[in-house]
Amino acid sequence: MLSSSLQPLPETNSMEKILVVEDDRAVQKALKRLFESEGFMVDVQADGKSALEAFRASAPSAIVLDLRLPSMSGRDVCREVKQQFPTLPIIILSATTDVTDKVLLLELGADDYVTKPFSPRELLARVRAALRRTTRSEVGEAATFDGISVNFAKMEVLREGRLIEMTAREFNALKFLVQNAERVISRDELLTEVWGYQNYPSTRTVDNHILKIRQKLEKDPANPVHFRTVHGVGYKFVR
Amino acid sequence: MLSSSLQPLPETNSMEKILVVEDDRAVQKALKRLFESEGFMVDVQADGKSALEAFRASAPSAIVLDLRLPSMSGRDVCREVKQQFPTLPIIILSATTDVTDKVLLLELGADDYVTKPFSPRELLARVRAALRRTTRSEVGEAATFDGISVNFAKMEVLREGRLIEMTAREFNALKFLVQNAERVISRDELLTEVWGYQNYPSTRTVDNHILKIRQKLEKDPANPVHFRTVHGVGYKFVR
DNA sequence: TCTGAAATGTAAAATAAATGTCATTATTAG
DNA sequence: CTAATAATGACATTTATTTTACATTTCAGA
Repeated sequence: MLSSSLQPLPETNSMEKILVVEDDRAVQKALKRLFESEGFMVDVQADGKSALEAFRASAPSAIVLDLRLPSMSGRDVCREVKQQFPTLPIIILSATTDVTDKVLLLELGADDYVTKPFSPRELLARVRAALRRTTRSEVGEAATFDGISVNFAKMEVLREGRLIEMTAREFNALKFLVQNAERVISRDELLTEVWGYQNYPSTRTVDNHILKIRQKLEKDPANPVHFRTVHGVGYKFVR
Repeated sequence: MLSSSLQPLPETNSMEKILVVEDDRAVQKALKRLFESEGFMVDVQADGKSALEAFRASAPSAIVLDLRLPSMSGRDVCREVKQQFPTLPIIILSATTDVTDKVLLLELGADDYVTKPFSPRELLARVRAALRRTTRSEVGEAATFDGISVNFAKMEVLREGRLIEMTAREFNALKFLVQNAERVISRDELLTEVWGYQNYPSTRTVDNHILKIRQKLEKDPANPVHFRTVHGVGYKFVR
Protein backbone atom coordinates (compact mmCIF):
# COMPACT_ATOMS: atom_id res chain seq x y z
CA MET A 1 0.00 0.00 0.00
CA LEU A 2 1.28 3.38 -0.84
CA SER A 3 2.03 5.58 2.08
CA SER A 4 0.73 8.94 2.91
CA SER A 5 1.74 12.50 2.57
CA LEU A 6 0.15 15.47 1.07
CA GLN A 7 -0.84 18.09 -1.30
CA PRO A 8 -1.97 21.62 -0.74
CA LEU A 9 -5.52 22.33 0.01
CA PRO A 10 -6.26 25.28 -2.17
CA GLU A 11 -6.33 28.36 -0.03
CA THR A 12 -9.79 29.68 0.50
CA ASN A 13 -9.04 33.33 0.30
CA SER A 14 -12.36 34.03 1.94
CA MET A 15 -12.15 32.50 5.36
CA GLU A 16 -9.96 29.96 7.07
CA LYS A 17 -11.44 27.70 9.65
CA ILE A 18 -9.46 26.68 12.72
CA LEU A 19 -10.36 23.78 14.90
CA VAL A 20 -9.30 24.36 18.49
CA VAL A 21 -9.10 21.29 20.68
CA GLU A 22 -8.71 22.30 24.30
CA ASP A 23 -10.41 21.27 27.54
CA ASP A 24 -9.72 24.30 29.72
CA ARG A 25 -12.71 26.64 29.40
CA ALA A 26 -10.68 29.75 30.04
CA VAL A 27 -8.18 28.90 27.35
CA GLN A 28 -10.99 27.93 24.97
CA LYS A 29 -12.52 31.35 25.28
CA ALA A 30 -9.25 33.15 24.89
CA LEU A 31 -8.34 31.23 21.78
CA LYS A 32 -11.73 31.67 20.22
CA ARG A 33 -11.57 35.40 20.71
CA LEU A 34 -8.02 35.56 19.49
CA PHE A 35 -8.63 33.81 16.19
CA GLU A 36 -11.99 35.35 15.52
CA SER A 37 -10.60 38.80 16.02
CA GLU A 38 -8.14 37.96 13.28
CA GLY A 39 -10.80 36.87 10.84
CA PHE A 40 -10.71 33.13 11.30
CA MET A 41 -13.70 30.94 11.83
CA VAL A 42 -13.29 28.89 14.96
CA ASP A 43 -14.66 25.58 16.06
CA VAL A 44 -13.90 24.59 19.64
CA GLN A 45 -13.95 21.07 20.95
CA ALA A 46 -13.06 19.86 24.41
CA ASP A 47 -11.95 16.30 23.84
CA GLY A 48 -10.31 14.12 21.28
CA LYS A 49 -13.31 12.14 20.26
CA SER A 50 -15.62 15.01 19.55
CA ALA A 51 -12.67 16.78 17.95
CA LEU A 52 -12.37 14.07 15.34
CA GLU A 53 -16.08 14.22 14.64
CA ALA A 54 -16.07 17.98 14.36
CA PHE A 55 -13.04 17.73 12.20
CA ARG A 56 -14.77 15.46 9.73
CA ALA A 57 -17.83 17.62 9.67
CA SER A 58 -16.26 21.03 9.30
CA ALA A 59 -13.04 20.40 7.39
CA PRO A 60 -10.88 23.03 9.02
CA SER A 61 -7.72 24.32 7.43
CA ALA A 62 -5.68 23.97 10.59
CA ILE A 63 -5.89 22.45 14.03
CA VAL A 64 -4.68 23.90 17.29
CA LEU A 65 -4.40 20.98 19.62
CA ASP A 66 -3.83 20.67 23.34
CA LEU A 67 -1.79 17.57 24.04
CA ARG A 68 -3.58 16.99 27.32
CA LEU A 69 -7.10 15.95 26.74
CA PRO A 70 -9.68 13.74 28.33
CA SER A 71 -11.09 10.63 26.62
CA MET A 72 -8.49 10.50 23.89
CA SER A 73 -5.03 11.89 24.00
CA GLY A 74 -3.96 14.69 21.76
CA ARG A 75 -1.37 12.35 20.41
CA ASP A 76 -3.99 10.02 19.03
CA VAL A 77 -5.95 12.81 17.48
CA CYS A 78 -2.81 14.09 15.86
CA ARG A 79 -1.85 10.74 14.49
CA GLU A 80 -5.33 9.97 13.25
CA VAL A 81 -5.74 13.26 11.46
CA LYS A 82 -2.30 13.20 9.91
CA GLN A 83 -2.90 9.79 8.53
CA GLN A 84 -5.84 10.92 6.52
CA PHE A 85 -4.84 14.49 5.85
CA PRO A 86 -1.12 14.56 5.74
CA THR A 87 -0.77 18.19 4.84
CA LEU A 88 -3.23 19.66 7.23
CA PRO A 89 -1.28 21.81 9.67
CA ILE A 90 -1.46 20.89 13.31
CA ILE A 91 -0.10 23.22 15.94
CA ILE A 92 0.42 21.62 19.31
CA LEU A 93 -0.33 23.41 22.52
CA SER A 94 1.52 21.96 25.46
CA ALA A 95 2.81 22.54 28.91
CA THR A 96 6.57 22.80 28.92
CA THR A 97 6.90 19.52 30.69
CA ASP A 98 4.96 17.61 28.03
CA VAL A 99 7.52 18.15 25.41
CA THR A 100 11.02 17.68 26.47
CA ASP A 101 11.68 16.24 23.12
CA LYS A 102 10.84 17.87 19.85
CA VAL A 103 11.37 14.61 18.08
CA LEU A 104 8.26 13.22 19.65
CA LEU A 105 6.23 15.98 18.06
CA LEU A 106 7.67 15.35 14.67
CA GLU A 107 6.82 11.72 15.04
CA LEU A 108 3.30 12.68 15.85
CA GLY A 109 3.24 14.61 12.64
CA ALA A 110 2.71 17.97 14.22
CA ASP A 111 3.81 20.99 12.26
CA ASP A 112 4.72 23.28 15.11
CA TYR A 113 4.15 23.72 18.77
CA VAL A 114 3.71 26.41 21.36
CA THR A 115 4.35 25.86 25.03
CA LYS A 116 2.02 27.13 27.68
CA PRO A 117 1.92 29.78 28.80
CA PHE A 118 2.06 31.16 25.29
CA SER A 119 1.80 34.59 23.81
CA PRO A 120 -1.33 35.00 21.64
CA ARG A 121 0.71 36.81 19.06
CA GLU A 122 3.17 33.97 18.82
CA LEU A 123 0.47 31.33 18.44
CA LEU A 124 -1.20 33.37 15.74
CA ALA A 125 2.08 33.80 13.94
CA ARG A 126 2.79 30.11 14.03
CA VAL A 127 -0.65 29.15 12.77
CA ARG A 128 -0.34 31.60 9.94
CA ALA A 129 3.13 30.35 9.11
CA ALA A 130 1.91 26.77 9.04
CA LEU A 131 -0.98 27.68 6.78
CA ARG A 132 1.34 29.51 4.47
CA ARG A 133 3.75 26.64 4.35
CA THR A 134 1.20 24.08 3.29
CA THR A 135 -0.51 26.27 0.78
CA ARG A 136 2.73 27.11 -0.86
CA SER A 137 4.33 23.71 -0.88
CA GLU A 138 4.86 21.73 -3.99
CA VAL A 139 2.31 22.45 -6.59
CA GLY A 140 4.17 20.63 -9.33
CA GLU A 141 3.95 17.06 -10.52
CA ALA A 142 0.33 16.67 -9.68
CA ALA A 143 -2.61 16.38 -12.01
CA THR A 144 -5.91 17.53 -10.64
CA PHE A 145 -9.51 17.08 -11.65
CA ASP A 146 -12.79 17.23 -9.89
CA GLY A 147 -11.75 17.18 -6.26
CA ILE A 148 -8.93 14.81 -6.95
CA SER A 149 -5.22 15.31 -7.16
CA VAL A 150 -2.79 12.73 -8.43
CA ASN A 151 0.78 13.33 -7.39
CA PHE A 152 3.06 11.34 -9.63
CA ALA A 153 6.26 11.84 -7.70
CA LYS A 154 4.75 10.90 -4.40
CA MET A 155 2.48 8.26 -5.85
CA GLU A 156 -0.33 9.78 -3.94
CA VAL A 157 -3.96 10.38 -4.62
CA LEU A 158 -6.07 12.81 -2.67
CA ARG A 159 -9.78 13.28 -2.89
CA GLU A 160 -11.07 16.40 -1.22
CA GLY A 161 -7.70 16.58 0.51
CA ARG A 162 -8.13 13.11 1.87
CA LEU A 163 -5.65 10.42 1.06
CA ILE A 164 -6.99 7.61 -1.07
CA GLU A 165 -5.09 4.40 -0.70
CA MET A 166 -4.06 2.84 -3.97
CA THR A 167 -2.02 -0.17 -4.81
CA ALA A 168 0.95 0.17 -7.10
CA ARG A 169 -0.85 -1.30 -10.10
CA GLU A 170 -3.88 0.81 -9.54
CA PHE A 171 -1.76 3.89 -9.29
CA ASN A 172 0.23 3.13 -12.39
CA ALA A 173 -2.86 2.47 -14.42
CA LEU A 174 -4.38 5.66 -13.10
CA LYS A 175 -1.22 7.54 -13.89
CA PHE A 176 -1.06 6.31 -17.44
CA LEU A 177 -4.66 7.15 -18.07
CA VAL A 178 -4.35 10.59 -16.54
CA GLN A 179 -1.16 11.34 -18.41
CA ASN A 180 -2.95 10.43 -21.60
CA ALA A 181 -6.11 12.30 -20.85
CA GLU A 182 -8.70 12.38 -23.60
CA ARG A 183 -6.95 9.72 -25.61
CA VAL A 184 -8.59 6.36 -26.06
CA ILE A 185 -6.36 3.68 -24.56
CA SER A 186 -6.79 0.10 -25.67
CA ARG A 187 -6.43 -2.73 -23.20
CA ASP A 188 -3.39 -3.87 -25.11
CA GLU A 189 -1.79 -0.52 -24.63
CA LEU A 190 -2.56 -0.49 -20.94
CA LEU A 191 -1.16 -3.97 -20.61
CA THR A 192 2.10 -3.17 -22.31
CA GLU A 193 2.52 0.22 -20.71
CA VAL A 194 1.36 -0.49 -17.19
CA TRP A 195 1.88 -4.17 -16.74
CA GLY A 196 5.04 -4.39 -18.74
CA TYR A 197 6.07 -6.92 -21.29
CA GLN A 198 6.85 -10.00 -19.30
CA ASN A 199 3.63 -10.83 -17.60
CA TYR A 200 0.58 -10.56 -19.68
CA PRO A 201 -2.40 -11.15 -17.51
CA SER A 202 -5.81 -11.68 -18.98
CA THR A 203 -7.95 -8.89 -20.24
CA ARG A 204 -10.26 -9.14 -17.26
CA THR A 205 -7.41 -7.98 -15.12
CA VAL A 206 -7.45 -4.59 -16.71
CA ASP A 207 -11.18 -4.29 -16.17
CA ASN A 208 -10.81 -5.21 -12.56
CA HIS A 209 -8.28 -2.50 -11.99
CA ILE A 210 -10.44 0.03 -13.73
CA LEU A 211 -13.21 -1.14 -11.47
CA LYS A 212 -11.10 -0.42 -8.41
CA ILE A 213 -10.07 2.96 -9.71
CA ARG A 214 -13.67 3.84 -10.33
CA GLN A 215 -14.75 2.65 -6.91
CA LYS A 216 -12.12 4.80 -5.30
CA LEU A 217 -12.32 7.91 -7.40
CA GLU A 218 -15.67 8.21 -9.12
CA LYS A 219 -18.50 9.83 -7.23
CA ASP A 220 -20.86 7.24 -8.67
CA PRO A 221 -18.76 4.25 -9.69
CA ALA A 222 -21.67 2.74 -11.58
CA ASN A 223 -21.83 5.82 -13.80
CA PRO A 224 -18.25 6.74 -14.33
CA VAL A 225 -17.60 10.22 -15.58
CA HIS A 226 -13.84 10.36 -15.67
CA PHE A 227 -12.84 6.81 -16.37
CA ARG A 228 -14.98 6.02 -19.34
CA THR A 229 -15.19 2.82 -21.19
CA VAL A 230 -14.86 2.93 -24.94
CA HIS A 231 -16.72 -0.16 -25.96
CA GLY A 232 -14.78 -2.41 -28.28
CA VAL A 233 -11.49 -0.70 -27.56
CA GLY A 234 -10.63 0.16 -24.01
CA TYR A 235 -10.84 3.16 -21.74
CA LYS A 236 -10.42 6.87 -21.77
CA PHE A 237 -9.81 9.32 -19.00
CA VAL A 238 -11.49 12.67 -19.25
CA ARG A 239 -10.93 15.43 -16.78
CA MET B 1 -5.76 -15.02 -22.17
CA LEU B 2 -5.29 -12.04 -24.32
CA SER B 3 -5.52 -13.42 -27.75
CA SER B 4 -5.40 -10.49 -30.03
CA SER B 5 -6.75 -12.45 -32.91
CA LEU B 6 -10.14 -12.25 -31.27
CA GLN B 7 -10.11 -8.53 -30.94
CA PRO B 8 -10.39 -5.91 -33.56
CA LEU B 9 -7.03 -4.27 -33.83
CA PRO B 10 -7.65 -0.62 -33.40
CA GLU B 11 -4.02 0.33 -33.89
CA THR B 12 -3.43 -1.53 -37.10
CA ASN B 13 -5.98 -0.03 -39.34
CA SER B 14 -3.58 1.04 -41.97
CA MET B 15 -1.37 -1.97 -42.28
CA GLU B 16 2.06 -1.63 -40.75
CA LYS B 17 5.04 -3.17 -42.44
CA ILE B 18 7.82 -4.85 -40.48
CA LEU B 19 11.23 -5.61 -41.83
CA VAL B 20 12.71 -8.69 -40.21
CA VAL B 21 16.45 -9.13 -40.55
CA GLU B 22 17.45 -12.58 -39.46
CA ASP B 23 19.66 -15.29 -40.92
CA ASP B 24 18.29 -18.36 -39.20
CA ARG B 25 15.64 -19.89 -41.45
CA ALA B 26 13.64 -21.36 -38.63
CA VAL B 27 13.47 -18.06 -36.78
CA GLN B 28 12.65 -16.27 -40.03
CA LYS B 29 9.62 -18.45 -40.54
CA ALA B 30 8.45 -18.13 -36.99
CA LEU B 31 8.70 -14.36 -37.04
CA LYS B 32 6.96 -14.08 -40.36
CA ARG B 33 4.08 -16.15 -39.14
CA LEU B 34 3.93 -14.31 -35.85
CA PHE B 35 3.67 -10.88 -37.33
CA GLU B 36 1.44 -11.82 -40.21
CA SER B 37 -0.99 -13.50 -37.87
CA GLU B 38 -1.27 -10.18 -36.10
CA GLY B 39 -1.99 -8.25 -39.24
CA PHE B 40 1.41 -6.89 -40.07
CA MET B 41 3.02 -7.09 -43.46
CA VAL B 42 6.40 -8.72 -43.23
CA ASP B 43 9.53 -8.47 -45.31
CA VAL B 44 12.28 -10.90 -44.38
CA GLN B 45 15.95 -10.42 -45.19
CA ALA B 46 18.81 -12.63 -44.20
CA ASP B 47 21.75 -10.28 -44.19
CA GLY B 48 22.61 -6.69 -43.54
CA LYS B 49 23.32 -5.66 -47.08
CA SER B 50 20.07 -6.87 -48.59
CA ALA B 51 18.30 -5.59 -45.52
CA LEU B 52 19.38 -2.07 -46.29
CA GLU B 53 18.25 -2.45 -49.88
CA ALA B 54 14.92 -3.90 -48.89
CA PHE B 55 14.58 -1.18 -46.34
CA ARG B 56 14.98 1.53 -48.95
CA ALA B 57 12.58 -0.19 -51.27
CA SER B 58 9.76 -1.03 -48.92
CA ALA B 59 9.86 1.69 -46.27
CA PRO B 60 8.83 -0.42 -43.29
CA SER B 61 7.47 1.15 -40.15
CA ALA B 62 9.70 -0.87 -37.88
CA ILE B 63 12.69 -3.17 -38.04
CA VAL B 64 13.30 -6.33 -36.08
CA LEU B 65 17.00 -6.95 -36.29
CA ASP B 66 19.19 -9.85 -35.35
CA LEU B 67 22.52 -8.54 -34.11
CA ARG B 68 24.37 -11.52 -35.54
CA LEU B 69 24.36 -11.43 -39.27
CA PRO B 70 26.62 -12.44 -42.11
CA SER B 71 28.16 -9.92 -44.51
CA MET B 72 27.34 -6.88 -42.43
CA SER B 73 26.80 -6.81 -38.74
CA GLY B 74 23.49 -5.88 -37.28
CA ARG B 75 25.28 -3.06 -35.56
CA ASP B 76 26.13 -1.46 -38.85
CA VAL B 77 22.62 -1.84 -40.18
CA CYS B 78 21.28 -0.28 -37.04
CA ARG B 79 23.65 2.65 -37.20
CA GLU B 80 23.09 3.20 -40.88
CA VAL B 81 19.31 3.16 -40.63
CA LYS B 82 19.20 5.35 -37.56
CA GLN B 83 21.36 7.87 -39.26
CA GLN B 84 18.88 8.32 -42.06
CA PHE B 85 15.67 7.67 -40.17
CA PRO B 86 16.18 8.62 -36.57
CA THR B 87 12.59 7.98 -35.56
CA LEU B 88 12.14 4.60 -37.14
CA PRO B 89 11.84 2.00 -34.38
CA ILE B 90 14.44 -0.75 -34.31
CA ILE B 91 13.99 -3.74 -32.06
CA ILE B 92 17.13 -5.78 -31.55
CA LEU B 93 17.08 -9.54 -31.38
CA SER B 94 20.10 -10.93 -29.66
CA ALA B 95 21.54 -13.90 -27.85
CA THR B 96 21.99 -13.17 -24.20
CA THR B 97 25.74 -13.11 -24.53
CA ASP B 98 25.65 -10.41 -27.15
CA VAL B 99 24.26 -7.92 -24.79
CA THR B 100 26.19 -7.63 -21.64
CA ASP B 101 25.84 -3.96 -21.95
CA LYS B 102 22.61 -2.14 -22.55
CA VAL B 103 24.53 1.03 -23.15
CA LEU B 104 25.91 -0.37 -26.33
CA LEU B 105 22.41 -0.85 -27.66
CA LEU B 106 21.44 2.66 -26.84
CA GLU B 107 24.52 3.89 -28.60
CA LEU B 108 23.51 1.92 -31.62
CA GLY B 109 20.25 3.76 -31.57
CA ALA B 110 18.07 0.74 -30.95
CA ASP B 111 14.71 1.37 -29.39
CA ASP B 112 14.33 -1.86 -27.54
CA TYR B 113 15.69 -5.34 -27.50
CA VAL B 114 14.65 -8.89 -26.85
CA THR B 115 17.06 -11.62 -25.94
CA LYS B 116 16.84 -15.08 -27.45
CA PRO B 117 15.10 -17.20 -26.67
CA PHE B 118 12.24 -14.75 -26.66
CA SER B 119 8.52 -15.09 -26.17
CA PRO B 120 6.56 -14.21 -29.29
CA ARG B 121 4.13 -12.25 -27.21
CA GLU B 122 6.86 -10.20 -25.70
CA LEU B 123 8.43 -9.39 -29.02
CA LEU B 124 5.07 -8.43 -30.39
CA ALA B 125 4.38 -6.23 -27.41
CA ARG B 126 7.69 -4.47 -27.75
CA VAL B 127 7.24 -3.85 -31.44
CA ARG B 128 3.78 -2.48 -30.83
CA ALA B 129 4.98 -0.28 -28.00
CA ALA B 130 7.80 1.05 -30.13
CA LEU B 131 5.42 1.77 -32.98
CA ARG B 132 3.10 3.54 -30.65
CA ARG B 133 5.86 5.64 -29.20
CA THR B 134 6.82 7.00 -32.57
CA THR B 135 3.37 7.05 -34.05
CA ARG B 136 1.47 8.47 -31.14
CA SER B 137 -0.70 11.07 -32.68
CA GLU B 138 -1.32 14.25 -30.85
CA VAL B 139 -4.58 14.52 -29.05
CA GLY B 140 -6.48 17.25 -30.74
CA GLU B 141 -5.45 16.32 -34.22
CA ALA B 142 -8.63 16.04 -36.21
CA ALA B 143 -9.92 15.86 -39.73
CA THR B 144 -12.69 18.31 -40.45
CA PHE B 145 -15.33 18.81 -43.10
CA ASP B 146 -18.64 20.54 -43.22
CA GLY B 147 -19.40 21.16 -39.59
CA ILE B 148 -17.85 17.91 -38.53
CA SER B 149 -14.59 17.10 -36.84
CA VAL B 150 -13.18 13.61 -36.46
CA ASN B 151 -10.58 13.23 -33.77
CA PHE B 152 -8.67 10.01 -34.22
CA ALA B 153 -6.85 9.87 -30.91
CA LYS B 154 -9.92 10.65 -28.89
CA MET B 155 -12.11 8.54 -31.15
CA GLU B 156 -14.52 11.37 -31.03
CA VAL B 157 -16.78 12.93 -33.60
CA LEU B 158 -18.24 16.38 -33.21
CA ARG B 159 -20.97 17.89 -35.32
CA GLU B 160 -21.47 21.59 -34.82
CA GLY B 161 -19.52 21.15 -31.64
CA ARG B 162 -21.85 18.45 -30.41
CA LEU B 163 -20.61 15.00 -29.59
CA ILE B 164 -21.90 12.30 -31.89
CA GLU B 165 -21.79 8.85 -30.36
CA MET B 166 -20.22 6.20 -32.55
CA THR B 167 -19.38 2.57 -32.02
CA ALA B 168 -15.88 1.32 -32.57
CA ARG B 169 -16.69 -0.20 -35.93
CA GLU B 170 -18.53 2.82 -37.12
CA PHE B 171 -15.67 5.00 -36.08
CA ASN B 172 -13.06 2.84 -37.76
CA ALA B 173 -15.01 2.71 -40.97
CA LEU B 174 -15.46 6.45 -40.84
CA LYS B 175 -11.79 6.91 -40.16
CA PHE B 176 -10.77 4.78 -43.08
CA LEU B 177 -13.09 6.57 -45.45
CA VAL B 178 -11.99 9.98 -44.28
CA GLN B 179 -8.34 9.07 -44.50
CA ASN B 180 -8.93 7.94 -48.04
CA ALA B 181 -11.01 10.87 -49.11
CA GLU B 182 -12.01 11.09 -52.76
CA ARG B 183 -10.96 7.53 -53.43
CA VAL B 184 -13.54 4.90 -54.26
CA ILE B 185 -13.45 2.16 -51.66
CA SER B 186 -14.87 -1.23 -52.48
CA ARG B 187 -16.76 -3.21 -49.89
CA ASP B 188 -13.99 -5.77 -49.98
CA GLU B 189 -11.45 -3.14 -49.17
CA LEU B 190 -13.49 -1.86 -46.29
CA LEU B 191 -13.92 -5.37 -45.02
CA THR B 192 -10.23 -6.15 -45.04
CA GLU B 193 -9.11 -2.79 -43.71
CA VAL B 194 -11.73 -2.13 -41.12
CA TRP B 195 -12.98 -5.56 -40.22
CA GLY B 196 -9.69 -7.38 -40.49
CA TYR B 197 -8.93 -10.71 -42.00
CA GLN B 198 -10.41 -13.07 -39.50
CA ASN B 199 -14.08 -12.48 -39.72
CA TYR B 200 -15.68 -11.81 -42.99
CA PRO B 201 -19.20 -10.78 -42.49
CA SER B 202 -21.32 -10.74 -45.54
CA THR B 203 -23.42 -8.65 -47.81
CA ARG B 204 -25.40 -6.06 -45.95
CA THR B 205 -23.00 -5.53 -43.08
CA VAL B 206 -20.96 -2.82 -44.67
CA ASP B 207 -24.05 -1.10 -45.97
CA ASN B 208 -25.54 -1.03 -42.55
CA HIS B 209 -22.53 0.66 -41.13
CA ILE B 210 -22.54 3.22 -43.88
CA LEU B 211 -26.19 3.72 -43.12
CA LYS B 212 -25.39 4.49 -39.51
CA ILE B 213 -22.61 6.84 -40.46
CA ARG B 214 -24.93 8.69 -42.80
CA GLN B 215 -27.67 8.89 -40.24
CA LYS B 216 -25.29 10.36 -37.77
CA LEU B 217 -23.30 12.68 -39.96
CA GLU B 218 -25.22 13.61 -43.09
CA LYS B 219 -27.58 16.53 -42.93
CA ASP B 220 -30.00 14.58 -45.08
CA PRO B 221 -29.17 10.90 -44.70
CA ALA B 222 -31.41 10.01 -47.64
CA ASN B 223 -29.36 12.23 -49.91
CA PRO B 224 -25.84 11.71 -48.76
CA VAL B 225 -23.32 14.31 -49.81
CA HIS B 226 -20.17 13.14 -48.10
CA PHE B 227 -20.60 9.41 -47.96
CA ARG B 228 -21.54 8.62 -51.50
CA THR B 229 -22.51 5.37 -53.05
CA VAL B 230 -20.56 4.27 -56.07
CA HIS B 231 -23.00 1.89 -57.62
CA GLY B 232 -21.54 -1.52 -58.39
CA VAL B 233 -18.37 -0.85 -56.45
CA GLY B 234 -18.61 0.59 -53.00
CA TYR B 235 -18.40 3.97 -51.38
CA LYS B 236 -16.48 7.16 -51.51
CA PHE B 237 -16.01 9.93 -49.02
CA VAL B 238 -15.85 13.44 -50.34
CA ARG B 239 -15.15 16.40 -48.14
C1' DT C 1 -38.90 5.14 -71.83
C1' DC C 2 -40.11 0.58 -70.05
C1' DT C 3 -38.82 -3.47 -67.60
C1' DG C 4 -36.66 -6.64 -64.77
C1' DA C 5 -32.46 -8.14 -62.61
C1' DA C 6 -29.01 -6.68 -59.69
C1' DA C 7 -27.52 -3.57 -56.29
C1' DT C 8 -28.41 -0.84 -52.48
C1' DG C 9 -31.20 1.25 -48.47
C1' DT C 10 -33.41 0.33 -44.33
C1' DA C 11 -35.37 -1.23 -39.88
C1' DA C 12 -35.85 -4.72 -36.79
C1' DA C 13 -34.79 -9.24 -35.04
C1' DA C 14 -31.32 -12.47 -33.92
C1' DT C 15 -26.85 -13.31 -32.64
C1' DA C 16 -22.53 -12.35 -30.88
C1' DA C 17 -19.27 -9.86 -28.25
C1' DA C 18 -17.59 -6.93 -24.73
C1' DT C 19 -17.89 -5.33 -20.18
C1' DG C 20 -19.01 -5.04 -15.04
C1' DT C 21 -18.65 -7.39 -11.15
C1' DC C 22 -17.86 -10.61 -7.56
C1' DA C 23 -16.10 -14.77 -5.54
C1' DT C 24 -12.21 -17.50 -5.65
C1' DT C 25 -7.49 -18.68 -6.21
C1' DA C 26 -2.67 -17.52 -6.80
C1' DT C 27 1.09 -14.68 -5.89
C1' DT C 28 3.94 -11.53 -3.55
C1' DA C 29 5.89 -8.71 0.11
C1' DG C 30 6.77 -8.15 4.70
C1' DC D 1 3.70 -17.56 7.78
C1' DT D 2 0.36 -14.10 7.16
C1' DA D 3 -1.72 -10.31 5.11
C1' DA D 4 -2.04 -7.66 1.14
C1' DT D 5 -2.30 -7.56 -3.60
C1' DA D 6 -3.11 -9.36 -8.06
C1' DA D 7 -5.10 -12.47 -11.35
C1' DT D 8 -8.53 -15.65 -12.88
C1' DG D 9 -12.97 -17.55 -13.87
C1' DA D 10 -17.79 -17.34 -13.97
C1' DC D 11 -21.77 -15.11 -14.69
C1' DA D 12 -25.16 -11.39 -15.55
C1' DT D 13 -25.73 -7.50 -18.04
C1' DT D 14 -25.09 -4.33 -21.48
C1' DT D 15 -23.87 -3.07 -26.02
C1' DA D 16 -22.66 -3.91 -30.70
C1' DT D 17 -22.76 -6.48 -34.92
C1' DT D 18 -24.69 -9.34 -38.21
C1' DT D 19 -28.44 -11.24 -40.48
C1' DT D 20 -32.86 -11.24 -42.33
C1' DA D 21 -36.45 -9.62 -44.94
C1' DC D 22 -38.31 -6.50 -47.66
C1' DA D 23 -38.44 -1.86 -49.99
C1' DT D 24 -36.34 1.04 -53.11
C1' DT D 25 -33.17 2.48 -56.54
C1' DT D 26 -30.12 1.91 -60.44
C1' DC D 27 -29.05 0.64 -64.86
C1' DA D 28 -28.67 -2.11 -69.04
C1' DG D 29 -31.04 -3.58 -72.80
C1' DA D 30 -35.33 -3.90 -75.38
